[in-house]
Amino acid sequence: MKIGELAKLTGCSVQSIRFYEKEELISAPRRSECNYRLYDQKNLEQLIFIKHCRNLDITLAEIKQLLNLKQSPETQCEDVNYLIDEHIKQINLRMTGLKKLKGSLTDLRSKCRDNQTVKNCGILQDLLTKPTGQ
Amino acid sequence: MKIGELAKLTGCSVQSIRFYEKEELISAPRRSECNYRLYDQKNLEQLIFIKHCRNLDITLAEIKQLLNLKQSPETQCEDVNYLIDEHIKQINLRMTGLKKLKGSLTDLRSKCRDNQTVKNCGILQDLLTKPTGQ
DNA sequence: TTAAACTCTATAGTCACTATAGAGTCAATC
DNA sequence: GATTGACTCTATAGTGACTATAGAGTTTAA
Ligand SMILES: [Zn+2]
Ligand SMILES: [Zn+2]
Ligand SMILES: [Zn+2]
Ligand SMILES: [Zn+2]
Repeated sequence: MKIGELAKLTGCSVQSIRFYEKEELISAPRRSECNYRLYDQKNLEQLIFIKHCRNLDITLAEIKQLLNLKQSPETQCEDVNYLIDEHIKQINLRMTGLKKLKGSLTDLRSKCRDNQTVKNCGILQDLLTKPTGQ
Repeated sequence: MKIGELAKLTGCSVQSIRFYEKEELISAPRRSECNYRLYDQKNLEQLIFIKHCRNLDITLAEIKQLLNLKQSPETQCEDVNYLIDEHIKQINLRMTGLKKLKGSLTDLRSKCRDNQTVKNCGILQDLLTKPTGQ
């Protein structure tokens, strides 16, 4: 199949498929006479794997690690488990950060409930003076 | 004061101060004989405002809007309030996304509690086959 | 006097793409 | 056979908010 069909089947954009190839996340497919990329079932599976990982916000560098691990099917999978655990930790950190941020923003927003002139807007005044709790 | 001192006082890096100047978020300061940037109290206040906004993850484009609004002290501040409201909405969206992501990742992680060989790792198998709930 | 610490400009790199330009190819319709 | 539209190719630039580096000049303290 050509790249457009692969894109439709996987939900990746055509450009990002070419990008993954350049970054060596997927192997370069064979080409047609006129240089079109031609993909087979195996290529499709590769890309689906990558797409699933990206849906989970796993970085391309991490995906490369996972693909490397898959190359050694007889080794222990502890590195896989570790990678996912670390990823979950990262997300927890980001969530904690966002919660704080939301608190600060809600606090800031409360400084101007009624419409004021810009000069008297409590939000702008706070932004000038307060170090915004963090 | 020179750029290094301004950086220390505001918590911005020297490079990002120069970057803000290039992006016209702060006005170009006067220069010393040998072309060093020299900042005064007003420059410091400008940058503190920007730093506070950045601490709240307000984008540079939004900061520009706020700075423009500050130029018209007699107008109503509804645009300020609206901007902050929208920003809070954005953060809520991101938090919802992250919660889903964490759910999917936790689910994925549970597919391999005990160490397996890579070949039998439930995580890798799931990544191949499952569309990762979203 | 010499070394460390600072400043300057300009440029490239980060991440995971998206968008564009300019050219070639293919399928279907008139 | 001609034309249209949809597709493909490569190469390059842009996104956001910086960080890092190179190579040069300046200030300050020991
Ligand atoms: Zn990760
Ligand atoms: Zn207000
Ligand atoms: Zn915003
Ligand atoms: Zn496992």
